[in-house]
Amino acid sequence: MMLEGDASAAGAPEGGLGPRLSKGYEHREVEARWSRAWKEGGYFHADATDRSRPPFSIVLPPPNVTGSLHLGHALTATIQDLLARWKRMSGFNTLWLPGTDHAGIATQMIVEKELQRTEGVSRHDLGRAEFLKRVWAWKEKYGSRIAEQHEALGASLDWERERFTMDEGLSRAVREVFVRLHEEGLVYRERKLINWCPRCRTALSDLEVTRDEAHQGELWSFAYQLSDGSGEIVVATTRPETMLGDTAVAVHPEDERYRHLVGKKVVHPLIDREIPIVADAILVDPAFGTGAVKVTPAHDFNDFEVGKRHDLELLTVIDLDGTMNAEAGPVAGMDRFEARRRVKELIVEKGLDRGTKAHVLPLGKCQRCETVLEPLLSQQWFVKIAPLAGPAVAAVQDGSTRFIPEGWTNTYMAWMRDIHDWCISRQLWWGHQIPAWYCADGHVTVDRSTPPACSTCGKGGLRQDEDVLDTWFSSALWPFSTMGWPEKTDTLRTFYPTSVMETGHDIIFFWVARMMMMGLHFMGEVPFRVVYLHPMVRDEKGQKMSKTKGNVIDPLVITERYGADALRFTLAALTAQGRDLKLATERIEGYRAFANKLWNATRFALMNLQGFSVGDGELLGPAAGPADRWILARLQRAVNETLDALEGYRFNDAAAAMYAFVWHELCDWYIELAKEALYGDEPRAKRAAQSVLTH
RNA sequence: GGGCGGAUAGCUCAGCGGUAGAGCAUCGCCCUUACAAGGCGAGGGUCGCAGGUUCGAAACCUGCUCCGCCCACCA
Repeated sequence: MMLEGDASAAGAPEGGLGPRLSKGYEHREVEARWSRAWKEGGYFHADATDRSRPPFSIVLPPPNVTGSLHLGHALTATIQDLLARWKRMSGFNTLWLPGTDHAGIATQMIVEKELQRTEGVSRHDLGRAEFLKRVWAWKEKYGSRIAEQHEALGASLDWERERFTMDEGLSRAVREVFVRLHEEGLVYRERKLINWCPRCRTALSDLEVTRDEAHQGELWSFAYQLSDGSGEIVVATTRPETMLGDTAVAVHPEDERYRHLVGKKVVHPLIDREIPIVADAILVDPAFGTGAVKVTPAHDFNDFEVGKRHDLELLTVIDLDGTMNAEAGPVAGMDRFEARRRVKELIVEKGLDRGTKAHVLPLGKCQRCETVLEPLLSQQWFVKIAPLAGPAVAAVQDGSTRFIPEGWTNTYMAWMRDIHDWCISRQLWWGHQIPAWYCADGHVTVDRSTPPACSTCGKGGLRQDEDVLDTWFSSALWPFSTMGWPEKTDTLRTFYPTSVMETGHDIIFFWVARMMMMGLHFMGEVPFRVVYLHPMVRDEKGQKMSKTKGNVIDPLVITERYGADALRFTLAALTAQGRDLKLATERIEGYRAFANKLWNATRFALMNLQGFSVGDGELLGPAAGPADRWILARLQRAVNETLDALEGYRFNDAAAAMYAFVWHELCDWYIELAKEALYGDEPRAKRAAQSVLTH
């Protein structure tokens, strides 16, 4: 870790007393000095043309430009820095590439909020071009903080290669990928049911939906009268407001209660419309509710499928802003939740209420703003994912990419095998605008740069698609887009595939899986050999840190108080495989003491090296005593243990091995024993001890 | 409904088949020339519960109880 460099270089004795070390380890002064020295020296720049040494490469998972680093980032930086320094010192041509992510929706929302607060204007007031100018300005202002924070953490990144997901090169890579996938039929545009956030006003992918189990809802039973007057059928629903969009009632084909009704029609309770009763074995569970289900193909994913099977009409009754539209008859114009209450009242008034019971229903919420999502029919861009997932599964199966801890392999496999098409368009302004243009006749032209005319009809006056791509679309290209793709660069030749992808297990699907698919598809080779998934950093109570909970710890507050070494050593020491990490400040204090201990051991050594020069001391000369031999043997053992642990990604074991050696063997025993020789009259014994200390 | 992880000293955690460990906290004694962010020493655990395998189990197997997480279209 940083200390090794500090100690040796701070006092390299050239036949005399080195610079005097302070009595205690002053982390603020020392860490700042070294950070500066590293930067000025440019020691961490990787030479892509150097093929004489084996390569080792890591791309830093790009933090969002939206803000400052949290402890998860500190852990990432610590582990990656540890790997990078270890490999660099072991003779590898090492690249550790930094960068940041534009984080589409998150950044846009922050800037919008900021504009509202400071200038009282919305993005629509400013217009797209002006708004984007503001976001860029914001990015310039805050994006650099990420780099400063990494420097404060002692990260040995190659800053000359820093990238941003929306810089020119990466934007070009994004367009290239989009166009190629479109040419291959793997990107398509279609009107279908998607997850819509009425507050963010954008479509989302399945992954951006969080399930809220705790929601206490109610299951209502409503009677639908048969149009021939022969009775009624009772359906159960948790979402009464969508009944305005009902285009069928479904029952199970084997259900004796309803079999005779299949094919008949019912009168819609609130609107002058007749809808059919259909039999559907997939949708309907006869044991649930009443065994009869209302079908709303335009507002429910299951119902959408039923609609396809039975060729039902798609009737949209909820608008993009979450209010009921004109089709919604008696509740038109109402907010969807208000409409729910009103529908119930109307049903009761008409005497069609057949009971209510409490029911826990899972709610799909927007990951970003917690708003209850609405499944809506919408025209969006999608990635056809199955053809990409196949090779990504195979590559893990055959060991081309290995997960550590390996338990995550199953998680990855399970998701990949049951993967759905990826909705990639977002109704935002901040991001990569989709490279698709439309002519007046509605033909689509997809191209790398603005086309002069429609590729179908040749008309000019094209208008570019206003939507942008999902942030993760560009992230998926990160391992090769940052290295210059689609150009064939030396960097790609030397450093792709990367050696290790080190990130949190919470983004296996969002990021790791997608990098696998894109890497394999466009580079013909996995993006990384190993995926090391680090644990989540939680607070001392074991809760996930989040801004809303207010329990986020700023790593810089810790480095300021205890030092980056203490924080880094703590994080490494607590990073055991397969277990989340609860950060207790007592541990950090303990490792700060360790940093101090190591500092003072070094100080002791320097104070006792007068008159001794490195060159002329032969290790373990004739005067070497048992203590000298012992400590060197122990050192060797500690080094081996540490290296073994690092090879196996057991960072806690590596930390423990170093800690035990330095404190309990070197300091507690050897230094105490060596005092006898150092302070004694026997010069040869003294020399022996001195040579051991320099070692 | 599936899947995964955890339950070991007051606290945070290692250990994962061979006499219970670390750090912090607690208590006692030491401010003698590397370090009081220190030294020496002490106390403290029937290793979640119940069975089983074994000469031997905290560790392996089975079941259970609590926590936590992920995935899933039960209206």
